[in-house]
Amino acid sequence: MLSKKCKYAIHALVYLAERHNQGPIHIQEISEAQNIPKKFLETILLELRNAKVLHSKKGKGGGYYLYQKPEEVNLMDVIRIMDGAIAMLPCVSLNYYEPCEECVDEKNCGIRLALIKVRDETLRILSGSTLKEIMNRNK
Amino acid sequence: MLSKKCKYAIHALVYLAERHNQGPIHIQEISEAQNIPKKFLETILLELRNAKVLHSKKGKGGGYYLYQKPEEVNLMDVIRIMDGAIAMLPCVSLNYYEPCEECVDEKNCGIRLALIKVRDETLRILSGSTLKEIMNRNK
DNA sequence: GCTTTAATCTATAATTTCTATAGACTTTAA
DNA sequence: TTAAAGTCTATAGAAATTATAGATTAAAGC
Repeated sequence: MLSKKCKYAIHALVYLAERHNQGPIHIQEISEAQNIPKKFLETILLELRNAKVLHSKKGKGGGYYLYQKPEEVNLMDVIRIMDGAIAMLPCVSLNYYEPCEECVDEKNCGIRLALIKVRDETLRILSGSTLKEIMNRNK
Repeated sequence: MLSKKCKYAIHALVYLAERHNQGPIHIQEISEAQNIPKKFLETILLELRNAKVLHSKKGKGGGYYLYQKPEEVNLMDVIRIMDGAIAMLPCVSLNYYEPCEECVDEKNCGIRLALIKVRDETLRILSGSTLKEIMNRNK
């Protein structure tokens, strides 16, 4: 399951994608429009900014906006930034790999081989799911 | 990520699958062989029993054994029993469905449509991953 | 420069979930 | 009758998630 934080992040990003090239949008507006606690949203947007998904501008007329085009931001990246590994086990993760303590022969672990298939299919679909696509489907 | 509980469950089940038709295996043995805290394993096996994945026999010479053949038990079922929903959002889950509070038009939610694809592929792979398959690959 | 607006940073509180354990009880075999 | 083993209820401990508070910094516009 995605965390609430990640879900909030996706909603905020889609909101910003829908307002791409309309200048900085401030937190307050996103918070109210998407019903996300403002303080919590702050930390979320900050993380997305540090991950170079968003840019920000301080002061009057400031706010957040997409760093890249909506078609260049996908769910795989966003989920990884917010929730970490996408794989079902650490030993299967590409970006957050960790070996299992008990594992004797990782290469021939039957559980692992099944979950690698799941990971690959999941990444394929999520990396193809961009903000633009999501936006266009929202009718 | 799968919970530790779920991971323990899978390991215990594979262990029992490898000893299918050898009579009841007691908790202590599984616990030691797979390095799972015994008391924690008790609750896990009990859940699997209540879900009709395992059978048990009390008293001397008792223990746990598979209810079905190793080729009839798959990871989809086990993960659902242990961790609940497999989908990435409740509104996408087949077995643990819940609507999103903020969602206006679920049918046309772009996020949801992407995650439905992930769910379907994940279920396809996990339901095809049986204890027998895992066992045979462990070499 | 001063004021206002809005993001940034650090800290921590509150809540929930996950992991693990304790102990009394029940069933069965020998 | 005794020992072995699962069953049940309760709860403790740890970790992660969700959320908030308050002080600070930066920019815009007068």
